[in-house]
Amino acid sequence: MSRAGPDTGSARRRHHASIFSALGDETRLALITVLAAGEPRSIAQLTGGSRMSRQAITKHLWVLEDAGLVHSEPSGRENRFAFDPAPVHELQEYLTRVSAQWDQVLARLKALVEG
Amino acid sequence: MSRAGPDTGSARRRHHASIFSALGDETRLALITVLAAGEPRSIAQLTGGSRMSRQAITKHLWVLEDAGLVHSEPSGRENRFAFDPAPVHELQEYLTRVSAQWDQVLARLKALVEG
DNA sequence: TCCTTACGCAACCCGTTGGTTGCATATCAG
DNA sequence: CTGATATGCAACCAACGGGTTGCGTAAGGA
Repeated sequence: MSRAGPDTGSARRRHHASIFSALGDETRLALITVLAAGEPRSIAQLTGGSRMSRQAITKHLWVLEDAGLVHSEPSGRENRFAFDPAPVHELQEYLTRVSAQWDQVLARLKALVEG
Repeated sequence: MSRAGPDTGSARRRHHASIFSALGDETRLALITVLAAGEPRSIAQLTGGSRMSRQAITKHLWVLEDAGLVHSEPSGRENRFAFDPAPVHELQEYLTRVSAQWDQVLARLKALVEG
């Protein structure tokens, strides 16, 4: 699960697809929603209220962390996770760009039809 | 691959997660980019230039169609696929809402610290 | 110190996915 | 009509993903 290297190139290129697929899971989407709405939370806290095992939640958090949507701050014996908004803004911009392209296409077609 | 029912509830609720995961694949992301930037294209057209088999591309297009990001218009012996912008706007709004929540959190924390 | 809590690691299970190939069918061109 | 083109369908396969369980260990509290 890529728990390996310290991610040397800290400002490495992040693929949009990986961020999308990180959000493409109901559980992770719920986790993001919780973390974006509240303060940093420990794994145990995030597991409570879920019917899933702690390990399952932990794996999801790692996926979110690998996607850069979240970061962890170890504190004593617990590990608190906090939301990281940068990739979200990036996605927002990407989606804006895509729909803008589509608007241009529509405009071209309209101009073509109206001759 | 859910090629079954005529999707009775045509305006059915679509989960964000499914749209995200539809975009969470490099190939599908590329297809969306092409379709959002140009006119509707047939499967053969979309397959040309790719090293993948036609069937692979076809399956990806069906996934995109199930997610509502694309729709197909059969025309003669070919099947043209066109971009569908609605879900993209929906995602945009969702991301905006999430980051807005986070901004509120930051504001609360700031107020708390500055007492 | 002793017990409990919060983790990380590893192995394992099984359904889903991404991809391929082969074949049948409908449409278009000559 | 005949051949080529554009698809759809089905079977099959390897790899990945989401989940679970068991175990070892570090940090806190009584």
